[in-house]
Amino acid sequence: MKLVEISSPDFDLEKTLNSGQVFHWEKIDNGFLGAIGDVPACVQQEDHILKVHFGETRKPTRETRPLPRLVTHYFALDHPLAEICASFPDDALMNAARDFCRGLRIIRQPKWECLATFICSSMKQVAHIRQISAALRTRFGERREIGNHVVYTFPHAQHIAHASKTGLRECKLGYRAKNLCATAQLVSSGECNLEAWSALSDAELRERLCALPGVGAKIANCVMLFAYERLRAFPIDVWIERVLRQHYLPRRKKMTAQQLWEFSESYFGEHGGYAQQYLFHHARVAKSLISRDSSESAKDAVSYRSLGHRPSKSSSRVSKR
DNA sequence: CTCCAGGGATGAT
DNA sequence: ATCATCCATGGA
Repeated sequence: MKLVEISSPDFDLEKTLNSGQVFHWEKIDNGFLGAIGDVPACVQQEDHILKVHFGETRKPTRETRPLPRLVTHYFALDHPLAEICASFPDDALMNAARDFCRGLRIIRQPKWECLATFICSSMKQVAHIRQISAALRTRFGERREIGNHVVYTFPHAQHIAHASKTGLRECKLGYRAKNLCATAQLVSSGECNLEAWSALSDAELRERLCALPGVGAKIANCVMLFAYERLRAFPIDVWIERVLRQHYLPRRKKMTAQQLWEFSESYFGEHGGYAQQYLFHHARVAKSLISRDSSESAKDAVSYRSLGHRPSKSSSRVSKR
């Protein structure tokens, strides 16, 4: 078992793994047990040092990077976090979220693993998504040993594409089984080349993702943010929608989902996805600080009009966005 | 436009 | 212990 130690200033492992962007890491005593792609790993953080124990990889492995590079890349330790946080808008809630989420990074997940997991996430809460992820891994993934623990890699698209319906159903997927299977077939057949999509513009990538079964606007934005490094992508789930409507736009009760998204795109800027993740984690974990009663937060709200914005007239064309 | 699907965790009573 | 609520997509 190999051990890698990496300096990780400005990084909070626990917040990063528990902020709803990744669902397979399990807490064990001092660290987290899981896998980076196909490589089993146990990660613990002591102050500014990240200690990663690696289990056996099966040979030949698809992973070619040196192990320290693999860790740095996966946890995005190269993201300029200070600059990213400095680019957030300056308002009371954003500042509170930035302080609360210090060290939280948007990690770089394998594309298929991320896409498949978020297809399974629709209409589910974090605890459920974790169960589904674990079930898919133990049933269809490959078993790996690490120390005296066992982890399972995420099943490749080909494996899911050929899985039986009952097998998938037993993973608690419900109606999502059909979508996951259909998307797995598109991916494994080569009809949809997730790696090649890296070259697409944000708009084109979003369009391609939304064309996949089980992928709508929210999930497409999650995959863009967590697997394609599109740090501007701004997923709007119920938590973020509540934050937007209650805190940022309390006077504009009639805004459509499309208008909320357009506001967020312009207001939160080039690292909007990071801002979203900070607001999301802050809202979920420190929810007592956020009033459920919209009237109380009105004084802190940002005026949409002050940004020089008008509701878009061209917003009537696309349904999946 | 509305309604519905499937289901375990979570929180309220 | 029972009950309501949470959740995003797509099809009727």
